[in-house]
Amino acid sequence: MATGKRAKAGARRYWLFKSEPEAYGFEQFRRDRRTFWHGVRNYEARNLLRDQIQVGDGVLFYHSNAKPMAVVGVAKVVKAGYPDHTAFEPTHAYHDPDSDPSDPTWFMVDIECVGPMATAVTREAMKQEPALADMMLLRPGSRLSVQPVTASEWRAILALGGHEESW
DNA sequence: GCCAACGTTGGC
DNA sequence: GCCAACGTTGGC
Repeated sequence: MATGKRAKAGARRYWLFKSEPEAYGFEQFRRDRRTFWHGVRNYEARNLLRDQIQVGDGVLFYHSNAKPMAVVGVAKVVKAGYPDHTAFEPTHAYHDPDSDPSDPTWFMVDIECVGPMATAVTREAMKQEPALADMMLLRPGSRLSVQPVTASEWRAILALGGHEESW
């Protein structure tokens, strides 16, 4: 990995994590307060989890395949990339026999719940917002389950959701 | 439920 | 190493 270092050390960055509410919804996350974001089995997302996402970064929690599809809450990264141990567990749904514990293929981060949006920011609302016109989430065919969000997109979504940044 | 987009797999 | 087949994602 030649490009593993983050561009600007120290600057807080922003991300969007997708989850299907039936698999793991924001309400469950609120109850858990903190979770390890395991089960990502895509190399591009893996690279972000392993190399880019740092403690203190902001995370938008997005419900995909949902009614409505929306950014429903905010989280923060509390532990940077480390091996996704669920890949090593033969009985686990996310088991990957090709991931070697001494040279793990898959990584995860820990996030902590900051709070829900006062109003969920629906995909429809995002599509109406000029500041989000270039957002990766809204691009056709975009499937990445962990994706970068720019600072201006972050601010626009928090404003739409009525969420005061508080940490 | 459909299907386009995309990533992965495997035969050659 | 190409590329067709296949499986998955996820919006519509």
